[in-house]
Amino acid sequence: MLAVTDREAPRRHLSERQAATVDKLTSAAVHEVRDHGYPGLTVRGVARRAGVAPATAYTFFTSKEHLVTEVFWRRLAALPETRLDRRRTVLHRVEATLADLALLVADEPELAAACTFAMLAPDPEVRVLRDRIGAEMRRRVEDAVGDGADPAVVDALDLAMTGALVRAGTGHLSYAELPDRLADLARLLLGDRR
Amino acid sequence: MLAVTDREAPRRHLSERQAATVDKLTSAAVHEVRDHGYPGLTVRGVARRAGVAPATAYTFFTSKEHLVTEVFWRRLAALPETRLDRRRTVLHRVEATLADLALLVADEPELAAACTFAMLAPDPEVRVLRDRIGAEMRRRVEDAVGDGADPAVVDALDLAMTGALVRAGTGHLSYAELPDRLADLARLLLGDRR
DNA sequence: CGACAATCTGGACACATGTCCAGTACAGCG
DNA sequence: CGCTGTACTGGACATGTGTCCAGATTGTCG
Repeated sequence: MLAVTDREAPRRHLSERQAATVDKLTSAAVHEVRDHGYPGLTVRGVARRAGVAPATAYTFFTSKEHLVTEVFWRRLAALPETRLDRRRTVLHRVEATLADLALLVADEPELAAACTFAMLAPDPEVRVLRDRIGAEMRRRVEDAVGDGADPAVVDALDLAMTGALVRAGTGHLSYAELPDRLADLARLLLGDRR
Repeated sequence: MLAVTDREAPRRHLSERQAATVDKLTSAAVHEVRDHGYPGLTVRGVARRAGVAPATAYTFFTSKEHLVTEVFWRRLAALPETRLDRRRTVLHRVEATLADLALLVADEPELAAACTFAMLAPDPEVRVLRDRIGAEMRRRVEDAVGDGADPAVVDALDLAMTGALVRAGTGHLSYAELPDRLADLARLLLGDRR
């Protein structure tokens, strides 16, 4: 798990004071989405809620997509590493890992939809985060599969995971059924391998 | 394959004249994306290019996302049914189908990225199209797998297909490698089943 | 032809976006 | 304590968004 103390900057290196501002902004964003939905989310609204001038918000985030993507990244970074019991099957570990990832934003559908959309924005800042998020997810899946990993299997799990999150984020699938769906998938891909 | 003569309306039933206007708009949108990229795409710009007043464009499309999603839907609807040779293996048919779907917008990366993003927009009009697109893709996959289809396999292929399109649309994967990636995936899922 | 209905126009509206910059507040240091 | 630099402010700017509607244009049919 990535340490929260990383104080990783959305755009550059941050002082303590700036980090606090960014925290206020990301958490205000979450509340704004909860209250007004994603379409009702505006950078200025978030700034107001965070008690900060709009220009300040734009100092750290280029767009609301960037802001929301940062929220998702923070949640992922804060998600505890899945406990991987090496005595149990690969399948079991993969199931657990995928379920953890799938449920990251499951409790807030509005937020989930927002993240799903925002993360795909054609904005360079968003792209950086998107890549980072993708890499982190893949790392976790690789970890779960373990050393003997068939790269094709990891690729497949990775693609399916992306697909699953998108489907859930757009309402095709409910988050509640995601873990089962992903477990089925993992079973098919991993066969009955140890 | 859905007949082009369906004259299916983006919003309601269209007269011939309106259908012509919509055609002008969708094709203008493609050219605008080509020339100015997705961020440079504006509804008013598209309207200008189509030789139509902005208000007219808004009569048919609620947003640029709606417009771009319609472009994708039209391409999908116009994509000839994959020739499914029943004498060959399921795997072979699935590979061919997935490859066809994957390459829908492959020749224009800007457009592909635009569609990927636009299709996920939290706009009711877009949602309708998204559902339709999802259903059509699934139908094609089901057709390829054939009657003895294990629903879990179809689900898995469907999720992975979504994931693959997203990854390609965001530049994580190149469209060139998509068919191979999907073929690997299909092989894993279908095993060596007939 | 002439009239009616469907369609498109043009421009105004209120609001959001993202950028910019001169000016203010404030923390930390000598 | 006063200086200095960093961080934030407030408001203006140009542009885009989506909606509205009175009026012009077009096609169709009696």
